[in-house]
This record gives sequence, C-alpha cells and structure tokens, in this order.
Amino acid sequence: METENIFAYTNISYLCSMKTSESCFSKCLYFTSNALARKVEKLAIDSWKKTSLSPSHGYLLLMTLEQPGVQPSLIADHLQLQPSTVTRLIEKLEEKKLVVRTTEGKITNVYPTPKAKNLLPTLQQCQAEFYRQYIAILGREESEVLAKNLAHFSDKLNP
Amino acid sequence: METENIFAYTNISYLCSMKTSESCFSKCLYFTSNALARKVEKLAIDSWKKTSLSPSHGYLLLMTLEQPGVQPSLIADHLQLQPSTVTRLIEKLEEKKLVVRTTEGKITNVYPTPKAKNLLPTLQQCQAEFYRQYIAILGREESEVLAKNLAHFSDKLNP
DNA sequence: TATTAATAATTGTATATACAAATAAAAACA
DNA sequence: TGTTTTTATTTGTATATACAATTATTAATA
Repeated sequence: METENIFAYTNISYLCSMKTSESCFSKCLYFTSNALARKVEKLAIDSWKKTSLSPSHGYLLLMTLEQPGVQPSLIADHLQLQPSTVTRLIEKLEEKKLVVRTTEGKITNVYPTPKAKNLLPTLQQCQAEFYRQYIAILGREESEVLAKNLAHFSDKLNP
Repeated sequence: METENIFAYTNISYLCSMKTSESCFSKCLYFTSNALARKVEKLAIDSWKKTSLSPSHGYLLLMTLEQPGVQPSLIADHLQLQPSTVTRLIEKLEEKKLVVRTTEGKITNVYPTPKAKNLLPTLQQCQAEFYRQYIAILGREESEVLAKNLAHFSDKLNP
C-alpha cells in the first residue's frame, strides 16, 4: 500500500515555531487518543475523589452492586480491561472491605458488602457528576457523538 | 445544571444480556476514550517493536533528531506528557546511549548520539508503518477526521 | 473413559505515567 | 540592589495497566 508520511514535512524550525495544538503530533492518533484519554481520566478522577476510589474501582464496584456475584471475566469484558487488571482491582476493593470473592471450581463470584451498598448513592452521584462535567464542557450532543465515534473506531481496531 | 443520568437504566439483567459493544459503558467517555487509546497504543507498540523502543521513547528520540538540543519542557509540551515523565523517558534513552543531556543553569538540552542518528531511517519507518496500519484499518479520511476530532475535544478539556 | 483442549482466574514482573515536593536558576520588581 | 516570584528540571513515591506464565477446572473428543 502507498502511503506518504504525514510527518515528512517536520523539521527543526517548523516544529520549534509551533504551538502544541498545531504540532505534527496532533495529527497522529497515538498522541490525540492518549491525550484525550488522559484528560478524561483526570476529570473522572476528580469526580470520584469523594469516594477515594479511582474511576476504575468505582465502576467495578458499581458493576458488583448492579449484578451481585458478577464474574471477573464479565467485568473485564465490560470494563475493557485485562483479566489480570481486574483481579488487581478486586483485590484492592477487597482490602477496603467493599467486595468479597467466593470461588467454586474455576468460577469466581464477586459480591458487594453492606458497606458497598451504603455507598451506592455516592457512587451514582460520582458517576452523574462526571457525566455532568464533561457534558458541560463538551456539550451534550457532542459528547454523545464523540463517545459513539470512539466506540466505533475502537471496535474497528479489535482486538 | 439539570442532567439525567445516562446510566440510570442499567440493571442486572440488562447488563448481563449485553454484548460489550452495547454496554452502558460504551456510552461513557471514560471507557470509550481509554479503550481507544489502549488499542491505538497496542498498534503503536507493534509498529515500534523493531527498535525495541516504546512509542513514547521513539517519538521523543525523533524529536531530538529533528531538533538537536531540544529542551525537556518543549518535549513535554509536544508529546503532551508531564515533565517528570519526560525526564524518565530521557533517562532511559540515555542508558541506551541514544541521547545525551547537557545542563546549563536551569536549562537542559537533549542531543541525539551518533547511534541515534544511524537509527533515524528505522525510526521513520516505524512511524510510517504505524500510520499505514491504522489508515489501513480505519481509512485515511476517517483517521484524519478522527485525529482532528480528538485533538479538538482534548483542547476543550484543557488544562 | 482417558486424553486433550479450552476456559477462568491468578501471580510474577515490567511498564508508563502521574502528582507532589524539592532543587536550582532566572526573571520581575519594589 | 535585595527580595520575591516564576520557570525548568529532577526525585520520591504511587498508580493503573499489561503480558506471559501458571494453576486449576471444565468441556470436548477420540
């Protein structure tokens, strides 16, 4: 396949004179996707701060509350994380006495503790707060379209 | 501000029956942006494998080749990474004898070594290869629009 | 039924990244 | 000129994440 290098025009003075937003890197999916993810992450971390949980932990905990006994493999699937990562997240929630695990054969089930159940409203608040925040900045319609787009392109890049 | 919770409809059976791509999380920027970034990252890692450098290291090294003496702060700016992260990346490249640092006062300059200069064609190849790969999967036009979009929304989420 | 293959989860190890604090130098300013 | 503020960089520390290998269990199959 023929492809010119979009970065071929880069040279010292050019790069030097650019603002970040016009950098050649801003045309590159590697940087744009990472930068966006990090900024969204930051927003999410802020929103979840009052629970002293990271967004991943928060969402995982929500999953166990919505679906007590949920299996790590399903969690990994929905949160789009590796099984090993999910194990680590669960371990931490277990330490905090927010979930318990039971294992039967090769199947593990994750259940929320009463402490987690009490936390549910706060968790939902955090989730809503996060949503509200990015909506406020990006716009409702735009946010929805963006998320849809990201999901679409993400799917195309499978696995 | 009034905002209904887009996730409010989630419940056990619903979540259970969904394919990942229709999960409520696929409407959430947190997951969509992270998932995309990770998949793009994976593609990039593959493309850069032949240099045994991570994409970040590769791009940083390219910057020093395009602009010998470039300062960490400018690198951080263009690569959209924290200064501390850039320091760590440079340290590693220094270990590999690919860059050298000189410090005068508070200013540090990063220069590519001859070894790095020899590597330039390979680096450019990797960059082009990465570009070619995602173009092949996502389409040229689509990729460009996507990157532009990501940069746009990323900007809006500043700082 | 016995063997093989697939699946679920975990553990060991490595990575990139960030934040906050520290250091040091330069610039602003009073 | 002396003091304060800003800037550039680095260090210490913590995090999330991943990959590869391992364990254990279940399912498939010959």
